[in-house]
Amino acid sequence: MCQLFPYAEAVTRWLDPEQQRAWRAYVRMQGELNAHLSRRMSVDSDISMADFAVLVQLTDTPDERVRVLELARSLHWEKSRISHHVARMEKRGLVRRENCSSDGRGSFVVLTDQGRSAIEEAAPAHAETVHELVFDLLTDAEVEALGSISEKIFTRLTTGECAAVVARCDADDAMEVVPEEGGCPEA
Amino acid sequence: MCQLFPYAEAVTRWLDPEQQRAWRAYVRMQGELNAHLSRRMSVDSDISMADFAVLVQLTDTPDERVRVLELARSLHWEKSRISHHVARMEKRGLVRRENCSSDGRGSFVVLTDQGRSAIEEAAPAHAETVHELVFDLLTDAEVEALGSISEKIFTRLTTGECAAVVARCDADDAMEVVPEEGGCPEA
DNA sequence: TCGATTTGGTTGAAGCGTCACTCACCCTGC
DNA sequence: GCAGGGTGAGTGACGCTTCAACCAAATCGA
Repeated sequence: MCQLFPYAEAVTRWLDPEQQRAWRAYVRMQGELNAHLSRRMSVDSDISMADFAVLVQLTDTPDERVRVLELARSLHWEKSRISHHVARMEKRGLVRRENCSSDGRGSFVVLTDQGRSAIEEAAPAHAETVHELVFDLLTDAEVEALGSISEKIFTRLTTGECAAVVARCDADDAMEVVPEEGGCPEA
Repeated sequence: MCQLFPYAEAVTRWLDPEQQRAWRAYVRMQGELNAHLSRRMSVDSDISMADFAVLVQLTDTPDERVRVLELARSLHWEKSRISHHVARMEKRGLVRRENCSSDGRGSFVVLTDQGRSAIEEAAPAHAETVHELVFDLLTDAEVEALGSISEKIFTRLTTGECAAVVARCDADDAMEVVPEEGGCPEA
């Protein structure tokens, strides 16, 4: 019923040359950019991109404390990842756990002074890095294009049948929150 | 000489609102897209994105064998990563190592039959996924924009002082080779 | 009210990536 | 020749991520 070529999908939709070019460029760029951002972050400060993401969430909250699951949802992380990561950050003194009085199962992640000074030290350098590696190179039109392309794809990935594919904490309200990277943490 | 605020860099260049929007969108999209691609790849076939990348390199070579360091360079991976990864792939029968007769230090990674059928099975589904998640959503102009934006950033990252920051195998001729992802592995 | 299910969160094991180190081999100058 | 340095490759340890299993508190249904 299905020989080796062609495959089950009667006809395979390969990428055409322009798509190939764009896709290869994107894949390489994205890998490289991630590597550079992580490297710069851990050179300039003493935290990782993941630490930074968690700390941003905390500093964005008025009383600098967030429920674990809420953290998972806004970062689009699995809850076990949050749990492990917070455990490691706690060991390094960047955050602290606290029980939730209104829900016996729940717990809060709370920013410590050390955590606050860590992100205050890291954020400006990170913003500068993002400028150097990305925005200094792009025209206004390209920035706009990057944003709208990314939004299109992101929306596709987080709505409809796609959303269910990934076993993360169902990121219900995802589009709302998530200030995430690159933002000035306060002020 | 340097108070806590402002930092050493006299004035921090934060991102302006449009940049913020674009950057957050990009970061979220990229994370989500990676997750979905990996997931789909390991659901549809029995290999990971990393396996796929290695196998593509091998199938792109006439005699389906590549020197380890060459593999590292074209994938922009650290050589220890290649070494570990090839060891795991070898354990699963996807590739095989062979000594290099002309250089006693060197060794080849060779595609096995099992490896070839693994990528032949995976490639069409992967191409289809890339269409579904990316290209079906974009106009021709956006595809072009994605490509040129990515190329600009990638070039920035792999030339000049930036290139040295990352401790990969100095990807000298990087821009040449690297057929990488999404390509139809043969034919 | 009591059992069943859902929800918030943790844990342990296993795969992956990086770092620092090592080893073997090659090449050059002397 | 051979000492020194460079290069191709592997290794072990450690941190990160995922997966599956688990636990306890909360909620739902009858």
